[in-house]
Amino acid sequence: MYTIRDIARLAAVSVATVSGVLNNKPTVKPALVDRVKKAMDALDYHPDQVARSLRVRRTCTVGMVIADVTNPFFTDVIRGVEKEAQSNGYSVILCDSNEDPTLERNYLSMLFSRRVDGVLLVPTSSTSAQESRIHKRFPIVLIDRVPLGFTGDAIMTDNFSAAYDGTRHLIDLGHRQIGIITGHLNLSNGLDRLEGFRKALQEENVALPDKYLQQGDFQLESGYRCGLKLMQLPIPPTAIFSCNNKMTLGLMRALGELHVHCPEAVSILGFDDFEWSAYFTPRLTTIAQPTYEMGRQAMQILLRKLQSTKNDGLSEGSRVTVVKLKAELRVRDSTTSPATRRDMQKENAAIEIIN
Amino acid sequence: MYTIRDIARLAAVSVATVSGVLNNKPTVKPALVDRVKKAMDALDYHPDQVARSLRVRRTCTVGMVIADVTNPFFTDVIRGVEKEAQSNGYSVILCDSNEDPTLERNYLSMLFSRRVDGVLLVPTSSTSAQESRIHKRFPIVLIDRVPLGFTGDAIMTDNFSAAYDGTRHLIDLGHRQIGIITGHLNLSNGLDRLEGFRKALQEENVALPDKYLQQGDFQLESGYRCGLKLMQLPIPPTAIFSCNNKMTLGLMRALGELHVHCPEAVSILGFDDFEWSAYFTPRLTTIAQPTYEMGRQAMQILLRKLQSTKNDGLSEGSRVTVVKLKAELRVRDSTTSPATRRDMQKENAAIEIIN
DNA sequence: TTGAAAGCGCTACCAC
DNA sequence: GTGGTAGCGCTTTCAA
Repeated sequence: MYTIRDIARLAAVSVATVSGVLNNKPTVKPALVDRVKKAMDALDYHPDQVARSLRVRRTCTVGMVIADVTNPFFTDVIRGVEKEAQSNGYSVILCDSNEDPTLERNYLSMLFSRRVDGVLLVPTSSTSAQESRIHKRFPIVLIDRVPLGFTGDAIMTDNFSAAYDGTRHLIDLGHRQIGIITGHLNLSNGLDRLEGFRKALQEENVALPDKYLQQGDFQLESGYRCGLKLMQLPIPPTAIFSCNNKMTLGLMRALGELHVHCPEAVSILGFDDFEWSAYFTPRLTTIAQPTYEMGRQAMQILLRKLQSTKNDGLSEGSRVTVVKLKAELRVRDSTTSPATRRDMQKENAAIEIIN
Repeated sequence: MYTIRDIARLAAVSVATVSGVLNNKPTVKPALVDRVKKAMDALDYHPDQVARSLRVRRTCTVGMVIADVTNPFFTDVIRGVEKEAQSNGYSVILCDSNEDPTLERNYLSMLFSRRVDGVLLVPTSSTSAQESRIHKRFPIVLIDRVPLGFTGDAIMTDNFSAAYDGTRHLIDLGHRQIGIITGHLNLSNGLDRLEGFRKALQEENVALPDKYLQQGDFQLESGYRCGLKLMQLPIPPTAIFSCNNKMTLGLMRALGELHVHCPEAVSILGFDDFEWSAYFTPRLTTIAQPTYEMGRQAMQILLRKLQSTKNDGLSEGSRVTVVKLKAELRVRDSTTSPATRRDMQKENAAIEIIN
């Protein structure tokens, strides 16, 4: 492992000069630059970033704490973050909190010890992102969701509008009995989607019976459970709005087990699009979040904060950035008008008997 | 930002003592340990890992360079890696090479500069993992695949056996016209799967017409293209083995467009299982790789190397570890006997009856 | 324009 | 047991 002194010796200059060419200081004579670069090549020299970090008090590393690496929603976000980081000379340390507040807290401590310049965080429901102590450590940008009452930098989908638009789509198709499987309601994404849904219903005076509102937790299992409950009601809904991808999957399983056909017997609208959505039968109608873009912009916001923080320490005074990105409704085959479904139901019943 | 000196001053001890309690040196008197810990709590002190790293010449960080964060196969691997790293006090810097050898090379340089202790790498087809210079930098463990002729530490699925078993399943169902959509053949995973497929065919004297072998590149688009080609043949295969998840998706799209039904018209066997496999219609028969386990063990192998390397520098002498994990065939609904679909084909029907 | 030297926060050696 | 201190590889001031 060679050091800057080895290069200096080989190039017959001082360490300061080597450092100068490493940092593209324009004051170094071209002839020396050449000699130094040759020496570096000869020894396959790569300057030690950790020594550099210690000296300049900056690691060019950010931490990213997410809730589930396995969820395609987050992996798209990661890709956006990683791309943007990479092209700005930053590295990202990936941490998977698995929705566990304790793990989240531990990761945040670890990242602090590692002196990351900033953190991107998908907060768990009882997140430490609400403690002022955490914000004293490093700049933080929240992604996807914020705890209720949180004030700080964040980027997310405009969940209210997205849910509103999706629900309007169901209403416009003629549905009046619409069920919803919600997420956690103490996090903005869960709550805002429910509120957008409610708003659309109220505007058209569509009632929302208690039983049509099933509270899930964004996990597959809860989608399954809520799906069973909804479809086993005396009067099941003619359409269901499922508030994230995993729950939609659970819901589909429930439908399968109950032999309830979609969209003939019930229309399904899912939040979150993913690569495979178009390969389900029926092809899923979804609300697509701009995931990659969310990751990219999250990193940009953080970079901007780092820039402005550079000299003044953690500048409490800087303005808070909150970005809400528009989602896109992708209408495919899992939503249809409820009128057509009654006829189909009869057909299916007949077929069922024949079988 | 407090330093070890602040703690020393507050606890009225020397920095050496503080360092002692930080590193659980048993020689420090309990009374002092207490005082020091109190001081740390009071100041929310977290020791600076970058200073520590510089001193001990170890960062407790590993780099992970993968080909596509967006592919569920890799995200499961990541989760295994991250979990194992976390519980051993290691952090992982995530890099997405996007299957680009140049990016891979850049990431490897960057990781070297950051003085990561080791690297987990999913190599691109013309990977720098074959250059001895790279191996001089840090220990590397390859994941999922190795370039042809590579000798070094690696962990992957036993692709040959897995493909062999899967193909046997198709043959046992009565298929004699079996197509394959392969991956890159200059990487072990692509080649081994083809070879396992071939072996099973040869054992039963099943011919493999040239046209039944379509070479893809593990991307969705190639699965689509190859699928179209296969099913538009004068005599299309009665079963297709698709060598990874993305290509299977492309294949499904091709079938949809051609209005070819699965499994009635053609059986599909896909390599790679994923959470949604059971939600397709039909439910996909797949070969499931032990992804999480692969990540976990990859990290374990690397940790073991780090352990043995600790003192002796990069010990060229240490033995090479190559692990091949067993895959699991998950038979669902996309594969079925060809007899049921072609009543007119007497040969197959006869075979079916004999079976 | 170049070089000598101090010092970032920590560990580890050595003296007490 | 505890403390003083050199030094990890780099940047940056200051003097030449």
